[in-house]
Amino acid sequence: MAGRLSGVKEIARRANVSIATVDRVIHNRKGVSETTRQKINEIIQEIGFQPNILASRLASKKTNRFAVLIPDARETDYWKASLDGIERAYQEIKQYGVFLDRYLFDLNDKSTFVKYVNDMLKGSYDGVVMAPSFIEEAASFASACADRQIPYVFINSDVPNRDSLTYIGPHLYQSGYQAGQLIRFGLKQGKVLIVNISKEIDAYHHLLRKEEGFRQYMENTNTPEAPIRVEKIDITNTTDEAIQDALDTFLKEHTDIDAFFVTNSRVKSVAKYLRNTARQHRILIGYDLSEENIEYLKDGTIDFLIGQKPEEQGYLGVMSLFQHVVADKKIAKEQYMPIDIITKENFEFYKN
Amino acid sequence: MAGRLSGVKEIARRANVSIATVDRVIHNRKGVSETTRQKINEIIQEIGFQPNILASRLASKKTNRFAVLIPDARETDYWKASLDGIERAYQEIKQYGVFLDRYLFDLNDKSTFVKYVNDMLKGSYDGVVMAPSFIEEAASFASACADRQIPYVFINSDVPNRDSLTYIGPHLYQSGYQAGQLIRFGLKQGKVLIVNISKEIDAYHHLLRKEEGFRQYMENTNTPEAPIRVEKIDITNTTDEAIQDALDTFLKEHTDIDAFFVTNSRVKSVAKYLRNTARQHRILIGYDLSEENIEYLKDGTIDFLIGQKPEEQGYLGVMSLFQHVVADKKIAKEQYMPIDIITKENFEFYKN
DNA sequence: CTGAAAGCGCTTACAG
DNA sequence: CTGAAAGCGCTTACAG
Repeated sequence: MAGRLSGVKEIARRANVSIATVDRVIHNRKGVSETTRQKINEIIQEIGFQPNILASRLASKKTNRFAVLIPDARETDYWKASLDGIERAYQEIKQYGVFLDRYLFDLNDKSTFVKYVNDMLKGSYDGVVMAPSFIEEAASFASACADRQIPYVFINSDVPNRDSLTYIGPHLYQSGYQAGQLIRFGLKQGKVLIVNISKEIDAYHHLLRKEEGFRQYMENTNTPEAPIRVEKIDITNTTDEAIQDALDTFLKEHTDIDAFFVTNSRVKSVAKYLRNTARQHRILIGYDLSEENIEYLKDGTIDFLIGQKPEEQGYLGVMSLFQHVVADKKIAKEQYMPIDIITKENFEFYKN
Repeated sequence: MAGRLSGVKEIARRANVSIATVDRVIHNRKGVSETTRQKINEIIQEIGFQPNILASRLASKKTNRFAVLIPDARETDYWKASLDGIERAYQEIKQYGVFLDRYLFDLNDKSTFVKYVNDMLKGSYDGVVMAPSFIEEAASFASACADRQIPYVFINSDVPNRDSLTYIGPHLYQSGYQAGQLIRFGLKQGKVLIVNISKEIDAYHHLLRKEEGFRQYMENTNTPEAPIRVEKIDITNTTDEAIQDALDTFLKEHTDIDAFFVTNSRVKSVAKYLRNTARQHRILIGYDLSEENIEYLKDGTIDFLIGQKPEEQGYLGVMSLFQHVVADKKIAKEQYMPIDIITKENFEFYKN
C-alpha cells in the first residue's frame, strides 16, 4: 500500500523510538518530549508521510455518528433527490465506521422540526447536516451545536451570521440574475411578471433574493429602445385552485405580460394555468426538476428550469462533514451549486 | 466497524470451520467441499455479510495499475481539466493500492499516440482510460486490450463497435440539438451559420454529429411564418489568421447572418472576428469553458457556451475503472455528460 | 479439502 | 516521557 519505506514503522526506525511514540506525535497527543517530537516531525516531513486511513480506521475502531435534518422526502421530488444524495454519500463512507441518522420533518409543521432538534441534541452526534427551513429554530439549534462543539452544515438555504462548517446550496441572487438573462435573450422587450408563490414567511425571504437578482439584471441591461418592464405578484394561498384564481384575476387586468419568472418549483401551477388558457406561447421560467415541471418542459409550456442540484447538495453535505471530522481536511466556507439551465433538450442528462 | 457479529470470524464460528475456509468461499476459490461451501454461503446470506474492503485491501496488499492516455494538458484548458479530474480520482483511490501512469500524447502528432500505445501494452496494466482521438489507432489498441482481457474506458469521444467497459463523454448529437434550441429562442427567425473549424479528419467527424443535431432541431421547429435558414462553413486551416480570413471572405458574401453556431472550442476565433468587425451584436454559441472563451463570454461577444465537463469525464473515467476492477461493481455502458449551458451570469459556478 | 499462524499499517490500553 | 504487545478484519502462504 503506502509502501514499506514510508509508514510509522519506518519513521520509528529512523527516529530510534517506538511506533507508539510516532503515533503520539502524528496525533498531537501529549506525553512526548519536545526533542523527540521535533525529530519525528522532521522525518515525517522528509519522507512525506501520509497516514493510511484504512489501517487507521480499522485499528482505532473509532466510529462517528452524523445526523441529517431535512424535510420529509415524501413532500417533493426536490427533497427526495436531496435524500438520495445523502444516501449515496453514506454508502461511500459507512465502511469507515460512520453511522447516520435521518430526521425528516414536516415542512407544514414547525413543531416536528423543533421536536427533532431536541432529539438530536440528546443524541450527542459528531456532526449535523440540516436544511434550515425554519430560520429562527434553525438558528437556535445552530447555537446549541456550537455550544457543544458539534460541527453543522447548512444545505439548500443559509442562516446569516451562524458559524456553520459550510453552506452548500444555490446562490439565490445570482440565479435570479441568470433568469433575467434568459428572459431578455428570448424577449428583447416587453413586460415580464415575477410570480412568488409561498405561504411561509421564511421561504418567502429566499424568493425575494431571487427577485432582487432578476430585477437587477433587467435594470442593468435595460435601454430606452428595448425596455423590459417588471411586474410582480405574491400568492400566499398555495392551493392549486387559489393559485389559478390569483393568476386569472391578475392577468385579466394585465393582458400584456410576455414572460413569467416563477421564483420556485411552483412554476408547475403557472404552467398549468398558461396551458389551459392557451392563446399563444409566453415565456415561462421557473425552478427545479420535479416530475411535474419536467412534463411542462416537455410539452413546451415551460421554456427553462433552473436546477439547484439537490442530490449534489445532500451528497456534499454529508461528505463535507466526513472530510472535516474523519479526514481532518479543510472545507470551503461556501459551496455554491452550479446554476443549471435545463431545457426540453438537455433535461435527460441531469438526474436532479 | 462492521460489527463483531458479522465478520468472517463469526461466519467461521457458526459454520464450524476456519476463517481460511470462509475466505475461500467468499472469493469463490476452489478447494472447498460442496457441503461446507453451501453451509457457509447460507450463513453469509443469513447475516448479510459484507466484507470490510478496508481490511481486505490492507491485508491482501493487492495493488492495481491503471494507465490513462489523453492529449497533453498543455494543449488546451480542456485537457488540463480532464487531467485534473483524473488526479482528483487518483487521490481518492490511491490509498487502496492503486497506481496510475499518465501518457500524454501530442494531438498534432499521431506517432506519439502510437508510441504510447505500444508502451502501454508492454506495461501489463489492469485497466486503461483513453481519449480515442485517433480513431483507427484507438480501435486497434482497444482490440489489443480486449485480447489481453484488460478493461478500457473511452472518454470524450466514442469508438463505434468496440466493447469498452463504458463510454464517458458528451452526447454530441443532442448537444447540437440543444444549441439549436438556444438559437431559436433568441433569434425567432433569420439565418444562422454553422462553423466547423478543424484540420483533423477524426475530429471533424465529431463536429458533424453536432451539426446534424443542430440542423435537425431547426428542421423540427421551422414554420413557414418564422423560418430559420442554415448555412455552413468548414475551415480546415486552423491558424488564427486563416480563420479570420475565411470568416471575412464568407461574411462579405453573406451579409445576412444573424447567428453563429461554432461546433467546438474554436468559438474564440469567431468571437475575435465578430468583436473586431463590430457593427451590432450577433448571436454566438460555441463549446467549452476555456479561459479565452470565457473572456468573450464576459464581454458579451459569446452568448452561450456549451460545457462538456472534461474534469468530470476524467474523474469518472478513473473511478469507473476502480469500481469495476477493485470494487467489482456494475458500470453503466454509457455515461453521458450533462449538456451544461453556460452564460456570463453562471460561469463562475462551473469549474469546468 | 482444511486449518493455524503470520502479517497488512495503524491504534490502544497497559506497564514502566 | 516511552515501549512492548495485542488487536482491528481480512488474506496469504504453508503445512497437513
